[in-house]
Amino acid sequence: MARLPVYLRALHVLAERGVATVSSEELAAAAGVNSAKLRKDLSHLGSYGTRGVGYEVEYLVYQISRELGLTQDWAVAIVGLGNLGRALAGYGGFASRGFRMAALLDAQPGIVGEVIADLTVEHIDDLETVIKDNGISIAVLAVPAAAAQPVCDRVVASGVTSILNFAPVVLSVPDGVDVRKVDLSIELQILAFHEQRKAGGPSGVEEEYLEAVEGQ
Amino acid sequence: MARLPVYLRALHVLAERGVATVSSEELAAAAGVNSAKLRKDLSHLGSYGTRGVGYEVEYLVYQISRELGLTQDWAVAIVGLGNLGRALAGYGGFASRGFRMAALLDAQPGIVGEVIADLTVEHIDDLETVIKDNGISIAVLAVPAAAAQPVCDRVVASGVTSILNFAPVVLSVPDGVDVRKVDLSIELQILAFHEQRKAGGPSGVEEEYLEAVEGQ
DNA sequence: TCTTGTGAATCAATTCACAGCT
DNA sequence: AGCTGTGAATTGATTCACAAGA
Repeated sequence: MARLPVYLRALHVLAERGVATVSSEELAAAAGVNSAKLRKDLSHLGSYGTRGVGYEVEYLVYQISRELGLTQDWAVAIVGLGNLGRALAGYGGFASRGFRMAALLDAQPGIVGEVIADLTVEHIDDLETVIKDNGISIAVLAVPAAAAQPVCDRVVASGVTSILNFAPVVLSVPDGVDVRKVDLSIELQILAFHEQRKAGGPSGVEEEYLEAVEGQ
Repeated sequence: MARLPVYLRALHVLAERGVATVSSEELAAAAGVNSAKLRKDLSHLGSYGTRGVGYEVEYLVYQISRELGLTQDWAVAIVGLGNLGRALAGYGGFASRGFRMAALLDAQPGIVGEVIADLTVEHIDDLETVIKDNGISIAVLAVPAAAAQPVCDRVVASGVTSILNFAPVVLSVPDGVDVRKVDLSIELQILAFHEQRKAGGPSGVEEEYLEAVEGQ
């Protein structure tokens, strides 16, 4: 379930504050969801609460971490070290529990060999070897749109089965490979849509299109 | 609808290739969705297809753009110019149709005054003035977790009603303000979850927790 | 008494399947 | 003949509301 990481974060905050026990109501508020939904989500992992009391924070942190697979260590590679790739390599959240930045790959001669966040950027020609040697199972693609599908094919052929894609392309992958997509301009477009709604919606007249076409 | 931007992107690709007309089946495949879903989504904006033929690419691009509010110009501010903020400022997709990077804001003396992507970074103390003077309606928050809620409150008080949040925090905002969240470590955690599923799921034994607790 | 865990009810999204138009 | 637009059917997610347990 895609909400477990949000609960986990809220629980970490509570744990840091020294809170030992939390009710579904409180945790739901912290995570920004309905309390019935939260209870249903948690009950799906097993019965880890105590009626009349709530959930023990530490224990729940462990159970959710285990469910998410964060009690083991995942080796991650970033492919593409432009602005975005660099930001990702330096991003603290990645290095946090459960993930290990294991390799950086790029195609540009000027970038290969550079040291970023304690790792030397390797040439993408060596992609297959690097992925196998480092036991990498998750690849982050921060490459240009045109390169995304070919690079994707290569990482999949090398054994990667989970991909986080920042390129604005719909990747096609074989069954059994998971792709998650983060598309910054799509996020902005969705905001623009809501923004426009607030302002009264599209004007809805045909002339506008004709004008726009004329104007070219 | 959150899928319109994806259709729009696919249509732009088709338009560049000189394709004049497309069927729901083809467009759905390009966007990675079911064709009935695509038709329902599009019919929701009006009746822009021709039975027996398909959709006219150019016309559909225009209609979706209008629906999304991309026929007008949105002024965007980025708050926080660490690694991620810089990557966003330089990201081409933002500057594309419909969006104008209008201001950059940060709190650190070393960063304020720097020129990034043709804009001078301004001090966050001037946030209210900068937002009002530039008519900014969308703010991108790339600040540390602890700063996110206070900054959010200030941009909202200044009139911003759409926020793209990269900080790992659940923001609370008044009704009428839209927040979209991009959380890189949550994306990785979701991938780890699926990755673990493929590997056989969590081992499900109590001892593991006890060991983990002992080990501290 | 307080809070979980969960059947039942509701609400929304997806898919099917085909009538109707070109 | 081919493809859209859309009722109807299905599937899934969310919420309600309360019985059962601490």
